[in-house]
Parts: sequence; C-alpha cells; structure tokens
Amino acid sequence: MDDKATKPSPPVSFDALRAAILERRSDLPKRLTQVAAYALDNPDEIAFGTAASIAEAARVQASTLVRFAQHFGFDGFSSLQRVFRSRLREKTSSYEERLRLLEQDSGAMPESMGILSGFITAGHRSLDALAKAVEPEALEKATEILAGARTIYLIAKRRSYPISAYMAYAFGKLRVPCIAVGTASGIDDDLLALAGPRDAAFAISFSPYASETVNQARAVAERGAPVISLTDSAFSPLAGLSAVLFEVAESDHAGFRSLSASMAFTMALTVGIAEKRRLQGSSQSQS
Amino acid sequence: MDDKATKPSPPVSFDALRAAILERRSDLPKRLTQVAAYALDNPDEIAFGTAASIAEAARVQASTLVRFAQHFGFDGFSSLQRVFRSRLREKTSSYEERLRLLEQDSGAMPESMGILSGFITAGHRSLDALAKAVEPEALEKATEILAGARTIYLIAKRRSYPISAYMAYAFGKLRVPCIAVGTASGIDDDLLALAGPRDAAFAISFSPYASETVNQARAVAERGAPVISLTDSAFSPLAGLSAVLFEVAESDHAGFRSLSASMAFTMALTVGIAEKRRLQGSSQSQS
DNA sequence: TCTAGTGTAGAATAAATCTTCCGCACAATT
DNA sequence: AATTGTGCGGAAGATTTATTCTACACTAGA
Repeated sequence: MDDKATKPSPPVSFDALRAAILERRSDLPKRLTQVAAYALDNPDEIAFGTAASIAEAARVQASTLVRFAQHFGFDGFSSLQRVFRSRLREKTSSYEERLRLLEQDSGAMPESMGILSGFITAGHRSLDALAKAVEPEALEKATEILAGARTIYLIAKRRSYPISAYMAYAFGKLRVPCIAVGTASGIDDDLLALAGPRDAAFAISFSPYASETVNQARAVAERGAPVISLTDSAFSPLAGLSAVLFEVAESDHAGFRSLSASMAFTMALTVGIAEKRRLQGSSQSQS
Repeated sequence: MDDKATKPSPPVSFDALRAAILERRSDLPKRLTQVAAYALDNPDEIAFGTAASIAEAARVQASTLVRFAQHFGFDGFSSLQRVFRSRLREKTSSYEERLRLLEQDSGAMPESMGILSGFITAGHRSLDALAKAVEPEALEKATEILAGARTIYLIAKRRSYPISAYMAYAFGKLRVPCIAVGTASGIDDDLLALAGPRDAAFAISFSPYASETVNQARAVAERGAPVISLTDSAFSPLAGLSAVLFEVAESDHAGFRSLSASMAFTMALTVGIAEKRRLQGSSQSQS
C-alpha cells in the first residue's frame, strides 16, 4: 500500500505538474481525468477557488480533488493549489527564480555578498514593478508638459535628492533649463517665486514624506505651474496637487531601498523630455 | 447602530475600491491607514495570502483587517479579498504582454514609453552584470576596511555625485561618520587634510573621469588612508591608487546610463558597513 | 452468474480560517 | 484634570474548508 501512496515526486513548478498530468492522463480513472482536464483548462479557478467551488465547477466530488492531488504525490489539495498560485504570482518575474539561486547558497558566501544579492534582487523586482506600473499615456503626458515648460523646477529632499541631482546633471548636459530647488541656503522660496504657468515642476517624495517637498510643490502649483510627481504610494500628499502622478514601489532589502527603479524612470523621463524638446525646438524658435 | 455598520456601498470592482480607499484615506484611523497603504502597494499579497499572513506582513492585527474591510462596506475580510482576487484574474497575463507589445511595435506606442522600457532593460542587464562582476572576497575586504574606518570620505563628482549623496544620506541614518567631499565651496582640500591612516575613502568615478576626483583620491591615499573605488573600467585612473577596486559596467540606453546597478551596489556596501560596525561596535567601545 | 478489485460519493471528522467580543489605552474635549 | 469616545490588540468562538473513512457501485475476469 505504501509504495502506491508514497509518491516520491510532488512537482514543485507548474510546468512540471502540467507535464506530469499530460503524461499520465490516459491511464487515469474517469473522474480523475475529468479533474485533470478541468485543471489544465481553468488553472486560475484552481488557484483561487475553494475545494468545494472547484468540485462543483468540475462536476466532481470534493474528495476527488484530494485524491487527484494525492495521485500526483501531493500531500493534499492545498499543496497542489499552492503550485497553481505560485504560477500566477511569478507570471512575469522570471528573475525571481534566477535570483533565488543566488540567495540559496548565500550561506557559503560572506555576509556582504548576501546583502548585495539582496539588493540586486530588489532592484530586479523594482524594475519589473516599474514596467507594470507606468501608464504609457501618463508618461507621455508628463513628458509633454515638462518638455513644453520654460523652466523645470526639481523638487526633492532627503532620500529623493540624489535622483533630482542626477536629473539636474543630465538636464545640464542636454541643455534643458532646470532649477534644482533646495540645494543650499534658504533662497528656495525666492526661486519658486519665479515660477509661473509657463513653467513646470517635477517633485519626488518617498515615504516618510518631507513636508518641505510637499509645501514647495504646492507653492509651485498655486502659481499655476503644473506639477509632475514621483512617489511610492498613492497615499503620498503629493497626490492631490499633481497634474500627473507616478507611483513606483521600490522594493527594499532589509528595510533599505536602492533607488534602482526610480533612477531608471527619471532617466527615461529626462531623455524623453530632451528628445521632445529637440523636435519642438526646431520649429518653435525658442533657443 | 445599523446606520453606521450598514454601508450601502461595498465596492465590487478593484478600481472602485481603490478609488474609495484613496478618497477616504485621510480620515482613516492609524492602523486602517496602514492597512490601506499596504493593500494598495501589495495587492497581490492580499489576493493570495491568508488574513494571518497579511496581517503579519502589514504589521497589523488580523482583526484590524476585518475592521478595515467593514469600514468599506464589506461583509468581512473574505469579501474584500474576493475583489482583490478578481482583479488578478482579469489582469492575468496582460502585464508582460503589454510590455512586449510595446517593445515590438515601438511605432505604435508613445516614444516616451519606448525610452522607459529601454532603460528598464538596461537596468536589468546592469544588475545581472553586477552580480557576476563583483568578487565576494573584494566586497568583503572593502566592507571590512570601511567599517573599521574612523571617518569615511566620500569622493564623487558629476555623474557619480548622486550616488555619494545617497550614501551620505544612508550613512547619516545609520550613524556612520562620513564626510561627502565636494559638496560646495572649495573647502574640500581642508577637509581632506584631516584624513589619516585610521580613515578610509570611497571614490566613485565613471568615464569621462573627473580629474578632481582622481586628485582628491590620491591626496587621501597619500595621507595613508585606504581608498576603495567604484569605476566602470579597469583603465580608470583610480586603479593604481585603490586598495580595492570595483568595476561595474552600467548598461546604457541611447548613450545614457541610469545608475541602477551602481545604486544597488553602493547600498549593499553601505548596509554591509553599517552591519559590520554594529557588530564591532559592541566590543570596541568607540561610540 | 458470481467474485474480486478498484473507483466513487457522501457523510463525518479534523484543521484552518475568519469573525466577534471585551478590556485597555490613548486622545480629544469640556 | 477629568471624562467620554474611539481605536486597538488579543483571545475565544463560529464558520468555512479540507481531509479521511466507509459503504456502495461498477467493471473485469472466471
């Protein structure tokens, strides 16, 4: 009995399971075949539903589902369901797997390397999330607004400051007029007083939000200049006053974030703006 | 009692729920805000996890999740979870496809999105290269040297400056004494004159190498402080004077680099240093 | 036709999960 | 400074959910 019940092979990946099902499909009992067909046709249902609901949908008994799972070496239905869920999770992130290898043998490597691989993983994840989160229309609109601005005001403090610093550097190289607010000495308010409807601002603020950033962004907005914001949550206080808001959730490692995705995003924005200005600049004679 | 508990509006679509959360976020109690933020930032977790696991991840009590759900008119947590799950069903397989479509017919998508996906790709590549390029021994040694230093001098100009700015920020948070050289006004040389064998420096320079960075790094090295360097080529002028040299080739898109990998690397170094100092600090009584 | 064996359904059991409730703490208001 | 109200945490209770078990039905072979 035990040589039948004890399967040495509980497939861990969805693909492996799928292959196993297809292989043994022909010599499976009637109801189990039924389950197999349903499982392959409606994997999402299996992932989300309860045993009862799935059983009903597949016109089987709940216990049949358990038997099905056990036939393939699983502990029970729940274990099988886990495979179906993980499939949905990792639908987009093939990096997860690749980097899990790195994380695994982190026992052998020095701690510092473990930390590094953690940040690399977080970076990959962040970039994936970035790709998903950004709406093309929003990005296009933001680029347009900022490209059309006379002067671009960069507002960022603390953790976000390095990003604006890099933007300022790049804008300088690209000959796009911009002013980084809050670099030093309290002349910020005087600088912001120059802003008008023909200008625009780009504000960056991550979670603990610096009140100064918000205040300055608001000041600019009140002077009629559209504000484009980059933040890490829709809860950001910048949400209310922004013409366009980008939400980029930067993954963290051990509580620290590496700005990898934010950097990629802002560079794209920066280059996009410069590109658009180059095209506009030839027709409109605003040197 | 019933007019408070009986909300007429249990949002059925995820978007409606999201909107409702955003609208009422400001007048939500503390923990409920916490849940709201977590929910919007990690919708997948809510869809898959159990109340207990989600509660733990969001640092809340399980009962708070139920209260949260009820605040928005749901029957209980399960009803709310159903909304999150339905979202996943719809969006399933639309993410990656969308990006792939964008990459394929880049004529159809706005140019700005094409630039973004280019930078994202470059970022992934950079991170992969980083994982391969860094020698665990070198990283460990660098961490050790910098952790043992009395003061860490950060030397970076131009394109590298944002990186050192972020390091300075992180070091400040972690209470690691450091000095960012070259912030403003030409007192750099005076600052560097304070460096000695018990200190250490971290220099970053990418091509075209700023001569000032090299000079300052050399000055520190000559005063006996070991220099750790991050650069993009073994031919960097920093190569000769560095105790440890890291070579990280950042992929570019259209000639611009996004610092994604450099950021990940320096954050790993920063956190590694802080971690090591924390361990050392308990034995050595250097407050 | 009878018998042995395997598969299935449904109920009972066990486990996990969600929900409710109550005491406490904190904050705002008088 | 006292008081009232609201929010929170934790544990007990209720419900849903998965699993096991037993009796029955069907098929195949003699």
